[in-house]
Amino acid sequence: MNTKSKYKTKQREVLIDYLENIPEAHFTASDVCEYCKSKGTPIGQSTVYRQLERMVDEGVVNKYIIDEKSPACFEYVADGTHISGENCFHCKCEKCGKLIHLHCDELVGIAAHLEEHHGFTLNPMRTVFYGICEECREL
Amino acid sequence: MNTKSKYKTKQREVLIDYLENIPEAHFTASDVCEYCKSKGTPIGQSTVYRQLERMVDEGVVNKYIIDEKSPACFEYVADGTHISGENCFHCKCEKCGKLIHLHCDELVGIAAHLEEHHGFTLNPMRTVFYGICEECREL
DNA sequence: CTAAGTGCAAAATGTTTGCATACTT
DNA sequence: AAGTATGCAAACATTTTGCACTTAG
Repeated sequence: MNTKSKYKTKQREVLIDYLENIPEAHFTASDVCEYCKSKGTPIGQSTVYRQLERMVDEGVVNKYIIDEKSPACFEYVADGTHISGENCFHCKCEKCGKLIHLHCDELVGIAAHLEEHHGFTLNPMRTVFYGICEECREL
Repeated sequence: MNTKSKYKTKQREVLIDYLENIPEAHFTASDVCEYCKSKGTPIGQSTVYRQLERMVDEGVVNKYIIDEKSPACFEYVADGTHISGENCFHCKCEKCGKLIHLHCDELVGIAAHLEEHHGFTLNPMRTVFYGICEECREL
């Protein structure tokens, strides 16, 4: 879909700098904009979106849709570590917004089930389980 | 949030007529508009959205967010009889965009598993499995 | 008559796109 | 020089909202 990046621009550099300084956390496109501006290297949002989209294609970044009216949530996955791990799943708490990483072999079974019984090849990278996390449930 | 409907308008009637004629199916706001227009009783989209929102509050209709760029998906759940209760899941094909509506008890097990082993209360209403559907896989 | 519902068009919002300009190699 | 990337502003698409008008009770 998207060509890989070929040029090393300062915009992409600040973006990567951002990603590496807040690993594992989720962020929005405008978070990136603000950070870059505060770093003295402002980036237009089109560029942010374009770079992020490309990184999603490259598997370096994940994109989650929290709800229709909120901005999309991105997440940096250091060096494609998550891609190779087939037993990695994500749970997003609808209340506190926390993103939980699960490495659970049992969940791998659902992929197999969907495949065998429903002819559906699950993409665990893209799939997010929504619900309420332990902490929020107790409130 | 929203008061229950008090007046019986012809717009609401056509809408209900629509719902009862395509139960179990997913539909969008504009689907409703088209149907009503074709029935000779066109409804403005604001009204459709307002009525649907109310019905969601009333629990007569479910609303799903499939992805950020597609219109929201609604589903009629015949009065109290929650067809789409716990064993209803959705799969979205990343290739053709088709939404597959699954009623699978086996999948209910994952909710239980998440609950017991990970303290996570799954919201099946919100969760969408992404992947490739049978037809697209064969291409 | 009053409260509720409707419809239009305009607003809101996050994301995408067209295009001229600037930068990388 | 040639191919990419950027930035702005305009375009998009869906949903919401303001407001005057209509309708149900």
